[in-house]
Parts: sequence; structure tokens; C-alpha cells
Amino acid sequence: MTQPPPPARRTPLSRDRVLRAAVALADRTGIDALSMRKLAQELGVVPMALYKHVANKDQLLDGMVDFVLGEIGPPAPGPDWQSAVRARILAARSALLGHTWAATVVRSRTAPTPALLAYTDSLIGLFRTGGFSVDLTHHAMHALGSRLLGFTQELFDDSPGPAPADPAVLRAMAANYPHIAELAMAAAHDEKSVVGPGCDDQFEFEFALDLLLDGLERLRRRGWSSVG
Amino acid sequence: MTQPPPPARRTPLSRDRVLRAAVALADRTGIDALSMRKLAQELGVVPMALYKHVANKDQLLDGMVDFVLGEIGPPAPGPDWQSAVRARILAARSALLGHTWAATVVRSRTAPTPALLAYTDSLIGLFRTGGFSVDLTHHAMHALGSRLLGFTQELFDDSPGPAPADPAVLRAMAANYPHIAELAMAAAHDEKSVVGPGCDDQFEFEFALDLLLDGLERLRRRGWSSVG
DNA sequence: ACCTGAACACCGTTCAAGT
DNA sequence: ACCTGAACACCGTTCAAGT
Repeated sequence: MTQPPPPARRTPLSRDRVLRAAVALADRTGIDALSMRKLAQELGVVPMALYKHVANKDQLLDGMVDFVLGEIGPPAPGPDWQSAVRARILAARSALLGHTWAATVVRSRTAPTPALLAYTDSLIGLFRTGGFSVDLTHHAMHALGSRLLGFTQELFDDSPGPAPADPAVLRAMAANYPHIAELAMAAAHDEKSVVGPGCDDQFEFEFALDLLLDGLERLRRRGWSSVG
Repeated sequence: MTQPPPPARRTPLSRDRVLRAAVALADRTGIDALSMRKLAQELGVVPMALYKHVANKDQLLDGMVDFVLGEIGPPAPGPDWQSAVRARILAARSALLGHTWAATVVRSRTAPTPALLAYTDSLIGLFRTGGFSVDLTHHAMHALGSRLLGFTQELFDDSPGPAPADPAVLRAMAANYPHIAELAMAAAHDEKSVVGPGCDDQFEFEFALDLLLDGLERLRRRGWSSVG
């Protein structure tokens, strides 16, 4: 006659709760350690329960991207298109930098999510109201690419390793790659660097961004057109 | 007394043979279908046999990248730094485009491989002999990033799907994302596009590349310095 | 000493059996 | 109708047993 105790159900699962847990888990343990099984365990739930709220893992990752993009906030009006676009891109950058895995996951997506479409649409709007033709806006969007979200793909991770390598190895490096060695030496002694010896990612990002935005402004003023 | 027939050994395994088979398999079946187990099967070998020639799968992928980079060929001298750099980057691009998986795999690598270091070194050399300071060269390399290898990360894949979607969906898209719709309409009707309606990737790549190279040349002429 | 089959510790997802 | 445990079809890699 005694009924079994009701299962100690936590607040019922929802898509939102699944996504929040996934973001938190990825923040804590890294994106490689995020699996459907571990996420289910985290939520005190059997793996298959997740599939009621996300169709599959790809859709989970899409949702996580949208969650982060939601932290960007609305565009702030600027005195001109260039500072408005610049501010918006840097806002996206700081949102993505808040989650170490975010840029990696965005890179792996191919289909746009609603938040990404909305963000893209707002940026196109900034160009158009700033006096860009449809044609030039189109090429500007392609030229900026992932930089619109505040990150870039570097050739390789050039942050200096924890310990300087074996001197013999270093000497061999310098002999084989003299130009790289010259750059590395200069960067290592760079006083202005914020992060100590090595490269200041934020400076490099803004340097490249301004190079592109300045170039685009020059084309706009010139009335550039790809069909001309 | 009858000896067992000698095992019908194919030419013995070597690192080079493993890498060539991996490249061929990835070319044929895509990078997602490339597993250590399938590669071993392709070579008529037990999976563990591969581990004598590559330490693990990461090192296999590194080797594959180096194989593709080896197809770039040596730098050709140009009349000026800008055309020399441009030609070298476009050569890298065409090498990578020969393997659909190459850009994806390069993106996933973090440590540089010998061929990538050699390529990077040669590009730095082109800047330096072209009159760039160490400082400006450093920032130029960061600004170009993966574009040095001839590819960029787009925000999302905007190539038009095979069939135009449900008209109701299209109308909803246009209502929610008016600026994107405007661009998409213009691109779809673009006569000059090489690939039919849609975007001409090669044009977009060169547009952005020239925007950056032109900007860098302007900085070089001005004697720009980050510590100034 | 060398080689390798079986095993380990995972995956994402399907599916049928249970309530 | 709903839920879920077990199973399926894979992974990369370790390791001990066999030659």
C-alpha cells in the first residue's frame, strides 16, 4: 500500500535549462569534455531525456552559440558608421571572450542561428545607413568574416610555452627559421605588451580591424563598385 | 613440414605511405570519415600498426597538413613586396582548395608543423626585404592570420541551398532580417558572379586580401610604428 | 624484441520493451 | 502515450599475451 516515494524530481527540464547547463559545463570543463552523456549526468537525468529538448548534439551547440550571442546587447548609435560598427564588433568580442570555447564552437557551425542572423542583420544595417551601397556592404561583410564576431583564425598559437625550450632546440629553430626568430625575439622584449612577453591579442585584433574599416571607408568615399 | 605461405605483405608501411593514404582517404570520403581504424583497413593493416609511424591521430593530421603545404612550391620573386606576397598567398590558396578538408584541418591545429613554419618564415622574409620593419611585419602577420594560407572563416555558409525554401519561410526571413534579404536578393541577381547566383569566393578573398595589403603598404610608406 | 588481438573507456543515437 | 534502459555502431588508445 505504501506508494514509492515520488522521484526527487528537480525542476523539470526545458530547452533553456539544458542550454544553460551546457554553457556552464563547457565553461567549467572545456568544450572537449562536453558530451550528451556528461550533460545529462550533470542535470541528474538519463541521456535520452535531453533529446526531447534538442534534436541532437549539433542543435545543442547551435543553442549554446545563440546563448552567448544573446549577451551582446543591442547596438548603440555612434556618430558615424565606423565607430558604430567598431563598437558593436568589440562588444561581440568581449561576449565571446567570456566563454573560452565560444569561438571554437562558432567556427564549427555552418548554418546560421536566429541570434547570428539578427546580429548580422544589425551590422548590415549599420553599413547601409552609413552610406554603403548594397554592393560594397556585401563585400565588406565577406571581408570581415568571423572578425564581425570579434575573433580571427591565427596561423598557429604563438603564445610562448611555459618554459623556454632546450637551448639547442632554440638554436636549431633560429637557424632554420631566421625570420621567425627575429620576430619572436622582438616580441619577447616588447615593453608595451599588456600580457608580458608575447603578443597582445586585443591590440592585434584592433589593428587588423581598423586596417579593414579604414580601407572600407576609403572605398565608400571613392564611390567604389565591383561592377564599375 | 609445409611452411605456411608467407603473408601477402604489401609494400611495408612507412610514415610517408601512411600520410599519403590518409590524404587520399580524406579526399575521397571526407575528413569526418577519416578514422585510425578506417585508415588501417585501407592499408590492409591492423589499427595498432599505424602507431609505429604516427604517435596519435593529432600527429597524423599534422602530417596531412604538411603534405598539403608541401604542394605550395617555392616563392617566386616579384617586382615588389605586395605582388610577391599576393602571389604566394594565392598559391597557398590553390593548394589548399585542392583538398576540401585542408582548411578545416588547419583550423583545428594549434601547434605549428615544419612546413607551416617554413612557409611562415618565407612570408616574413618577403615583408622584411620589401622594406617592412620588424614591428610592422609582426602586426601584418597577425592581421592576415589564416588568410596567409589562402582561406578565411566566414560567419556562416551563405551558399544558396539546392532548392529555394518554402515561400512562406522566405517571406518570414525577409520580414525578420530585412537587411540580409536585401543583400541576398542583390547577390542572387548578380550577373558577374562566376559561380552563378551566389557569391564568388575567389573574388571575395582577393577583395579582402587587397584591402589589407593596400592598407599595409600605406602604413609602410608612412613609416608607421606601434610604439610611436 | 616485436607484433597484435582483445579490451578499455568512452561517444551519439536508435529502438524496443516497459509502465 | 510517454519514458528510458539496453543496445548499436562506432571512436582513439592501452596493454598484456603470444610469437
